[in-house]
Amino acid sequence: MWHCQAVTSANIAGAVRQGSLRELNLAVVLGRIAAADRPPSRAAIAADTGLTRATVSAVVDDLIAGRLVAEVDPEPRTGAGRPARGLRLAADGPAGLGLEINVDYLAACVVDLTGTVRHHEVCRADLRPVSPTEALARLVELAGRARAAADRLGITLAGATLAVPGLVDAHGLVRLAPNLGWRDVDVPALLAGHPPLTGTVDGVPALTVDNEANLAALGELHAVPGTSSFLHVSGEIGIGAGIVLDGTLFRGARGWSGELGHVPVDPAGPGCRCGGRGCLETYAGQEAILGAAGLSGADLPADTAARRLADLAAAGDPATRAALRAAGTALGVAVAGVVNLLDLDTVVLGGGYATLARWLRPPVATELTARVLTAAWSPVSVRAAALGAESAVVGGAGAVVRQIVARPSGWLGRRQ
Amino acid sequence: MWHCQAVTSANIAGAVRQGSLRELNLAVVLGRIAAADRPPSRAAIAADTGLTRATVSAVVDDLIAGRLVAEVDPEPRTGAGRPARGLRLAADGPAGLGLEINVDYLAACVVDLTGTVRHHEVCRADLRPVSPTEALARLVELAGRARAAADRLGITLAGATLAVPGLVDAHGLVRLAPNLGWRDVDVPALLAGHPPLTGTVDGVPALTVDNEANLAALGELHAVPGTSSFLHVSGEIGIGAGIVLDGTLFRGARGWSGELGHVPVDPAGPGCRCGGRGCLETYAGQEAILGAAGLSGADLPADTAARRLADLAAAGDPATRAALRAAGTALGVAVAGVVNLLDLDTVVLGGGYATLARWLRPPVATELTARVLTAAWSPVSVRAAALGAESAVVGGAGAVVRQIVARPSGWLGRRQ
DNA sequence: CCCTATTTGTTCAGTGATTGGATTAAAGGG
DNA sequence: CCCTTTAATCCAATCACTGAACAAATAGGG
Repeated sequence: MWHCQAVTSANIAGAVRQGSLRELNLAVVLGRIAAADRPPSRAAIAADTGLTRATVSAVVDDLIAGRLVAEVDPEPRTGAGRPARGLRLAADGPAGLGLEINVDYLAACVVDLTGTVRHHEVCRADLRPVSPTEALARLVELAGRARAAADRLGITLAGATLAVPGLVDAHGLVRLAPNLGWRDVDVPALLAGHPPLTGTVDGVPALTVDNEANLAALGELHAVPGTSSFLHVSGEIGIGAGIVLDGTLFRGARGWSGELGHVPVDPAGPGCRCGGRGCLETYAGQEAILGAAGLSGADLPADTAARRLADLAAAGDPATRAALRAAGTALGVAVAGVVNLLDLDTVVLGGGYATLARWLRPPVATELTARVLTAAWSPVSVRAAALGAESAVVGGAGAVVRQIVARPSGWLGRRQ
Repeated sequence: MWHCQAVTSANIAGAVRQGSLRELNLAVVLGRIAAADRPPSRAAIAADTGLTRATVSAVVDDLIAGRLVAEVDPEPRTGAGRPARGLRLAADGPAGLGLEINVDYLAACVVDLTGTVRHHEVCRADLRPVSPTEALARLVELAGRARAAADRLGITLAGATLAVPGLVDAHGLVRLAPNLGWRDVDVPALLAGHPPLTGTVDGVPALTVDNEANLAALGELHAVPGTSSFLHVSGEIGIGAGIVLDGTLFRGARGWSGELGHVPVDPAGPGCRCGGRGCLETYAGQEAILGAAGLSGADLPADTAARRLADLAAAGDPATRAALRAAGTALGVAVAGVVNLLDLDTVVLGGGYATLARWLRPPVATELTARVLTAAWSPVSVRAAALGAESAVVGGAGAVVRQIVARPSGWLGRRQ
């Protein structure tokens, strides 16, 4: 967990001022506490990091004063010596608010510093016929209830992340969300007037908007310790991918990476709405699978569609099984290219694919074994997303708290 | 957005000791001097970085004492005030030795801190029938001459990088170099006994072995300022790719990224030696192009093959032109997938493709325009490699000096 | 020609954070 | 009960940056 241990200093290429020293060590020590599987002692952190025990004590004092870290009773331990006081992330410290707008549901959740989901609410509704303004109004309601829940739990929300199924630019403008029918929707502007989600708090925007597939990948990274590099494939109506490398989400030059749906699978294949031919989406997108299975699912909500297919496949429907096998093969071909190019060792099937993983996994794995160069001496593992459809909300909320863990000085210096 | 952007720091997860402050500021100041287009003054650096002039002066003194930076006469400047003394990278400081073993040549070059190539030697010979031991023996000769040249020029070699057309692991073991016929060749072990290329100097290995496509991409990054994110496609017998993002080479989870040649282009296409079907290599690899052009080029040295094709195409040979158009289309299809996935804005045609760029560029650009989602509002540029076939050697030598610029403390603390 | 404004680079006391050693705290073992 | 062991803290010393004052070098104006 908490692989995002990169030290994000205030000024990347900028100068390293005197205070940066403490700033960096706060991050280092907090990072160790977060990464440890059992509450470490100050002495253990000192031995681990190479810092002096004196320094670690001073740093930890700051962290405790800022409610980021709490002391726990010493573990029963064998051997002589004064027992250590364990350190762990505080459960009553800052928490993150995750929000999601998708085609057929709205969701909100609160995740605390330890990564625990403290509140979770999903509101099913077909959002396609609804205007962005109306959708965001409903979202604000959900966010209000989440905030009330956080108040009752005695935790403070430090920020919020909104997951959207589309291309988002650096300012929170949703350039294009085809399946929602959104185009150039300026979310921050539409939310002006809803204080908790507006403006900046100590220089950090109160709400960040991000692509759903990216956040889902972060959620998986968070939820499954051990894998720090993987490709998270999110199969909905479109097919998005989140690429995580060494615990860092890879966003591309302009932040629009992950368009796996339009990787060509067969240059002579059927035309795609993107203008190309034979894109993966025309083989393994939701509509393609539904069509091949003999269902005309244009009017089905996305989540329902995946479940319907899973039910039919489980019942042994041959057309559905064939459709899933074909989709899995196409997916495997496309993913094999990515794995060859990026040298990944794990592929996670998420979104709607998580529901269908039982039938998609075999053909995907077959193609990977056949096509990946390094598969012979280091096989590629394929698994379903652990969080399933909740990856994106939880990942968004988790991103907020992980940001704090990565740069605690921002939170500590907040109310000077 | 931009939550988890990686940060380049000397010690990512490590503790920040007291000396790290100076260590980091040495890197910051030297980085500014290296990045500036005209020699900046101490005062300009201070204003730029936010450091005090006093601090910058102290740091610069260290850099000058370590022969990394030199003062130059002030530029003729208008306006009042004491004239500034300009700072630039020292040309007589440490330099990098680049070495390359390829199918039909050996090469060595010396690049100084400023990025200038101070020595360059290419030795053409078909290396396929030669044993690894013999090939490395010849390489040592070349390296010796390069070292002698460096001595004459009064510069010290700080390290060496060897470019190899194959998969290399972290210890310099060449796992597989199919076109050389190498398999599990332990380069450092075979070079034991040749002092300048053996062992470690101050903890840094004297020789690093890396993939040719990776180093070529680094060379291009170095040579063409302005593009910091691109895909460098290196077309030889195999097709390798170097991915550069924000000025950083992307190596993949285990360092074996870039196998573009086995990205599937048509799942029903001809079988490939990798075991898959319809890999890019079977359409745009050198042998495929030669075959389509009606040449049986199995015995042609790689470089010669590209030149022969270029000559025939220039002469108007229709079969060759059609072959190149088909290869370019396949290349465009594969690259479009990569660009969609990683959100890149520049594609560089390198290696043998550099020679053929005039004919490959149009079909590649056509496919990209048709298939890349974001092409409509931000076109992808396609260009030939600036360094052509020398990218890899120069890139390897450049990697050595850039390593010093990125972490000058290693060089400064070398002979304490 | 001299004087002033202006910009550059250096010197020096001051401060913040880490260091290393000594000290106190809290157990277990003989 | 004393000694050993490990944990955490205290304190003087050190290192690097800060801020301000100062010296150096030049252009421009009277």
